[in-house]
Parts: sequence; C-alpha cells; structure tokens
Amino acid sequence: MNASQFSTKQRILGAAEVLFARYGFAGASLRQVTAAANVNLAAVNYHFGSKENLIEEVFRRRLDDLNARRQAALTKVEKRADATLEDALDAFIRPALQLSLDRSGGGAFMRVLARAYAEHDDRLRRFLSDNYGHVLREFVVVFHHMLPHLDKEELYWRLDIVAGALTYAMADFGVIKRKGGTSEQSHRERAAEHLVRFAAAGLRAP
Amino acid sequence: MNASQFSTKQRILGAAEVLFARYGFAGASLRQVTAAANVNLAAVNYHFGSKENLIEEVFRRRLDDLNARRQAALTKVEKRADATLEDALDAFIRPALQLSLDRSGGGAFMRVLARAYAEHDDRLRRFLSDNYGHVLREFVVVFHHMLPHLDKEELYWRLDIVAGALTYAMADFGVIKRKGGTSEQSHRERAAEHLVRFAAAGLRAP
DNA sequence: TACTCGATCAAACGACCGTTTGAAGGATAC
DNA sequence: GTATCCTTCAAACGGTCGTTTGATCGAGTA
Repeated sequence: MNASQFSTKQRILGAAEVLFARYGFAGASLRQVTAAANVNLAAVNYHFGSKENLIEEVFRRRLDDLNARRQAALTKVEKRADATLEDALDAFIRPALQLSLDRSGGGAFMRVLARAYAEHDDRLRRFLSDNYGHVLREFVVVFHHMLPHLDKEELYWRLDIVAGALTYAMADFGVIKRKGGTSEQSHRERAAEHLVRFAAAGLRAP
Repeated sequence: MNASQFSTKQRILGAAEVLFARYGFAGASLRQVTAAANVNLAAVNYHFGSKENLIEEVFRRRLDDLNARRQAALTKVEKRADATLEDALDAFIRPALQLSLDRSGGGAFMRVLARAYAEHDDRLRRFLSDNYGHVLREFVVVFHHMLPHLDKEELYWRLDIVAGALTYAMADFGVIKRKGGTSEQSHRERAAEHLVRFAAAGLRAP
C-alpha cells in the first residue's frame, strides 16, 4: 500500500526537488528525501545509483520539457516575418515562467536551478551545457538577426544579463514582497511581464 | 610562530569566505576551513561561537564596507544637480564591482553573496535586510526622482531586476567565457560597463 | 617568582552522512 | 508449485559532521 499514486522514482524526484530547493544539494540528506517521499532509504541508490545521479535526474525531468517548449516557441517566431524582439524574448521567458507556475513543484525547481548556478560545479555545468546548450545558441542567432546593430560579443553580454535576471526573478529571490491577496502565480506572471519590457529596452540600447 | 601575518580570526574569515564560495555553507566543513586557515579546529567555536555566527561575520566584514561606499557614492550623486541616471546606477554598481575586484577574496565574496540569495534562508535574509536595507531604500528615492514617469511599484520591479542581474554578473555565473589573455578583473569591469548601459535603457523604458 | 587569563591544542562526544548488504516480498512465466 | 526477476526492507558499514572538554602555552601583572 503506497501513500501516493506515483511510482517510487517519481516520489523520490518530487521530494528531492523540494528539499534541494530548500536546503541545497549538500544540505538535504537522502534520509530527509526518502522520508518525505515515503520510501526506503536504500531506494535512492537502487533506482538512481547515487545522490549525484539523483541530482542530475531532477534536472533532466524538468529541463527536457523546458527546452522543448522554448524550441517550439522559437520555431514559431522564426517562421513569422513580422516577429518583434518582444516575441523572441517571450519565446525565451514564457516557457520558464510556465514551468515555474507548474502546480507540482515547478516553483521549487526554479530555485534548484538557481542553486545550480550558485554551485558553480563543473560537472553540473558541463551536464547542463552538453544537454541544453544548443537551444540557447539558436536563440542567439535569432536575436542577432533582430539586432543587427549589435556585434556578437555585445549581444552575448546582454543575453547573459537577461538570463541572470530571469533566473533571479523566477526563483523569487527579489526583495519585492507579494501584496496580500496576490498569489505566487500572478506574482511570477507580473515579474515576467516587467522582465520582457525591461529586457527589450535593454537589448535595444545603442 | 604563525604561518601568516594575520590574526586567527582574520585567517578563519578569509578561508571561510573562499570555501563557502566554492562548496556552499553546508558543503564546506569547519575542518576544511580551519585546515586552510592553519588554525586549530576549536578556534572557530572559540572565536565565533558557532558555524552560523561565522557565516554572519563573513558577510559583515565585507558588507559594512560595501554599504559605506555605496552610501558615499550616492551622496555625491544627490549633491550634483546635473547627475544622470547612469551616475546613480554607477553609484550602485561600481562599489560592488570594486569589492569583487578586491585582491584578497573579493571575488569569492560575491559568490558567497549569490549563494546567500540562493539559500533563501530566512535568518540570513533578515540579517541582511536589517543591517543593509536602509541604503537600498535611499537608492529607490533617488531613482524615483530621476524617473518620475514610473510609479513606485514599477520602479521597484525594475530595480529588483537590476539587483538580480548585478549579483549574477559579479558572481561570474554567466555563460560568457573569458577570452585568453583577459584577466578576471577586466572581465568583471566589462560586465559592469555592459550592465550600466543595459540597465539604464531598461529603466528608461516607457 | 607566582598568578592570571585569553589563546591554542589534541582528543573525544553523539549525531548524521552516503552507501552497501542480504533477506524478504510479490508479481509473472513456466 | 516453483523458479525468476524486480523491488522493498531493516540493519549495518566506515566516515565526517559541529561542538565540547580539559590540559597546556605564554605574555602581562603584582
């Protein structure tokens, strides 16, 4: 008799995501994770091999979907002749926003992703770059067409800034307090709108 | 006979800063810290009381100085009648850049600061807000005078984005690879220049 | 010289860590 | 019925963790 409709693997991934977001990769122990997932301690090493592999799977589960959505949105933008800079930015930002709004742990995952940046861990960076770098490169090409006055290096710098601000905003790091009655969802939606306006102006700067 | 000209406390703080930056607060152990500082393990609890207090002292040592520099730069801007938005942004960004360029561990500290954001730890957030919030509030007032077309809420959102991008840039999270022959210092200086241009345009957006 | 007291030391405390082990379920195929 | 294979389980492994203890050092004072 299980406490959930989900498989052992899925329950471990869900619990790990929440606890990694809250306490970090080193700070959350497998005992905490397995207790929260209502599975035996040994299940992590049985299903994933090691804690390190579990961490990678937490990323894979969400990023596969995120990148597919970004890719699809970007392809739509590429096909339209009248697409604006805001459209391309939206193709980059909206999928991340939607993921962060996902009812089951999306918000936690965005915090996990922000932690990965902070970790500066080479193994993790290589994993992310190897598996998801190609989509980012395609975005750069599209932005380059839309902003021909910027040389490639300048463009890289500005997109790097946008990525940083996006991560920061989606992980809810900001100092802006949610007003009473405002849900976490609509707070993030606001953040995305403001970010698109801000980033579009920043990218267009001479 | 000590291995260094610095006091035990200073050596612990320096080593802790570097190791917290590299492995995180939970990931870096007091045994690693005291070994790197060339002091006895018990010295941390003798001088700081606990690991938690040591973490706070790592912040205090740098942030006192950072805030004083920001305050001074902002006061100069306030006194000039012809000060531009770029001047005010510079007052916010340049002190952080200078800190990150500090030869003895400044770069490490910016990564520690970014980790603090990622930690989302309430105790730490309260500590930072209580001790350093007033300077940020003063910046908001100045920006509000310079951008009267933005209502207060819009302005808060945009400054929040700037703070996120700044943290991201100074912690060297970006995907931009340093070119051969470019020092970490001049890489950060470039990042700050780009950030001021980008942020000024973003803030001025209608 | 004797005393004091902050600083440093090696050693140990109990708790928790990631991982491994070997036995026990429990469904499916023969 | 029983053999097979995947999964789950309690228990234990060696190690590392933050913290505490009590001895020892060494400069300053009476």
